[in-house]
This record gives sequence, structure tokens and C-alpha cells, in this order.
Amino acid sequence: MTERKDLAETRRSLPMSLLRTRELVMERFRPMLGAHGVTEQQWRVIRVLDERGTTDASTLSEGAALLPQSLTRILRGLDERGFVAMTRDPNDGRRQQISLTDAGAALVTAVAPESAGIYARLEAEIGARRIEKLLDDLEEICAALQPRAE
Amino acid sequence: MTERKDLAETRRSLPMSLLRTRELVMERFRPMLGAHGVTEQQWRVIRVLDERGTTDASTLSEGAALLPQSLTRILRGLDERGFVAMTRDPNDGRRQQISLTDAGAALVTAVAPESAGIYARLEAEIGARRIEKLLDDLEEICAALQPRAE
DNA sequence: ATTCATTAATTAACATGTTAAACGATATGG
DNA sequence: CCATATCGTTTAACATGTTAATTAATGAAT
Repeated sequence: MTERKDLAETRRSLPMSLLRTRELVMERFRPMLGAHGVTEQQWRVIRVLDERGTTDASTLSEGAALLPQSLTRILRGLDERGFVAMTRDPNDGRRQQISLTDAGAALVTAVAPESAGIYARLEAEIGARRIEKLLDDLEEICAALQPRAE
Repeated sequence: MTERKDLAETRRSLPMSLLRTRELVMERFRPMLGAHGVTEQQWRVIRVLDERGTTDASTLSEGAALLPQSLTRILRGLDERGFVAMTRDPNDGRRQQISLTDAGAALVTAVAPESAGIYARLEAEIGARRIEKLLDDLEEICAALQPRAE
């Protein structure tokens, strides 16, 4: 219980604040996703595929903010369940090309409106303007932290 | 690759933005914590104990933003390694009282200055004012999302 | 073409996140 | 008191996060 000046209060630290906020937001989505049989991460993968179409694993991993190791496991499950299809890139045998199957697209069709509804409720509670502002701020901070060559 | 209006771009969603930002921040801390043999979550637990002194598990779990189930496992490890001590509350046999041992306090002494250094560098890159503003904004949003009775 | 370094993806091992259920201890109403 | 509900914590099972190492394919340089 030492009185320190070198460490900020735990509650007032960037990692904790971002974590708590994200957790409060995800609480709203997780039950709905669970009812559809997908996890938050699985839904991110499916959603990115829906947005971008066929994508190689590296791009997908960056797009869904997942480490490649996690994506490998997630894709194995989504493939077994028939939501995605995987083929090797003919021009580069190292790359996996991932695409959404019809079943995957159908899942998007089922989940998307519910997700949008929850997001709309969040906007009502928080304020759409406030959210947009926050997204801008976060983007700026990410840009400042990006491992640019310096 | 449907063009949808009902879902925001994945990149521009609250959960993803918060996740990406947090990840960029934690990248700076993780290697240092790893060098001291602790994970991010273990460090959070130790830090909260250092701030608050002896604390019951529920309070600790809330303070470190960990589910009680995760805390149970983490405390088992920290106890075995001698960083924390656990005793049952004499007034309520359900509660566990957790306290930091001397070894735990020594770890704080070792890690705290390095952590503060990394945080200072972050403030330099992002701007201390911008960080404070973000923390305020996040706090407001958390308040708006808190499961208050309504 | 052969060697060597690099890249994309995967596997392995351990820690944590998530949901559900179990457990003992405590409060509460009859 | 006693039965029951609730509470604080723990266990279990599965999914993901994290770091390190591996594998196969490609690229670069002889």
C-alpha cells in the first residue's frame, strides 16, 4: 500500500481504461453472438470476409485484429462448420485464400441487423457524436503509435 | 462482399478501435513485464494489491478488471511463487483475503520505474494532454454504459 | 541450379477469457 | 432451528492470447 508517485493509479491507466470500456461495450454484443453460435473473434473474421471478399490469411489476420496463430485455429473451426472455404494461392503456395461460403454469408444476413440494433442502442446511450469523436481520437493515437520508421 | 448499410465498417467500430489501440499500447509494456516473469494480468493484480493493501478476491477482481474465475487461477500461481498470501476472512468464511508479500512488494519496486518510463515515452509520443482527455472521455462513456438501474 | 535468408502459415505449450455449473458459507423467511 | 435462497469462490470445458519454434514455399545471390 505504498504511496507512489512513479505509477499512475491503476484505474487511470490507458490499458485499463481501454479494457474496461471495451468490456462494457462487448457485454452488449456477446449474448447475441452466443445465441448465433459464434464468438466475438469468429464474428470478426466472418465480418471482414464479408466486407473484403476472398482474402489471404495475413490480410485477414490484420483486418480482424487477430494474431495469425489464433486465426489458424479459428479458421479450422469455421471451415469445419462450413462458414468459410480455404484454398492455397496458386501463385504463392505459402498463402491461404479464405472466402465466405453461402452459409457464412447467411450468418452475416442473420446477425448483421441484430448487431446494428445493438450498436444503435449504444449510440443512443453514449451519443453518436461522442462515439465518432472517440473513434477519431483513437485513430489518431494509433497513428502516433504505429511502428513507423523513425 | 456485400455492400451493406446496416453494419459499420469493421475498422470503424468501437470494439475494434478500442482493441487495436489497447494492443498498440500493450506492445510497449509486454516485453518488459515478460523480462520480469509476469504477465499483464499478473501485474495488474499485484499493482492493485500494492495500491489498496489487503483486499478480498471480489474487490480485487473488480479492481484488476478480471473475472473471478481468471483471478482464481492467477492467484494460485502468484501464491505458489510467493508474491501474494491468501487467508480466509474470519468474519465471512466465503471470502478470501489477499495481500502482497515482501517478494511481491519487491517486484513492484523493480517493475514500477520501468513501467513509468514506458508510460512517459507514450505520453511524449501521444501527448500527455491528449491522453488525459482520452481517459476522461472513456470514463464518461463507461459511466453512460454502467448497468445502472433504469 | 544450389545455398541461404526470408516469408506465410502452422504447431506447441502455457496463460487467460468465457460460459456454465458446483461448492461451501451465509443470510432469510417460516 | 430449518429449509431455502443467495453469495463468494472455485472447478470444468472450450476458445483465444502470447511467445517460441517449426514447416513449407519463395526470393536472392551466387
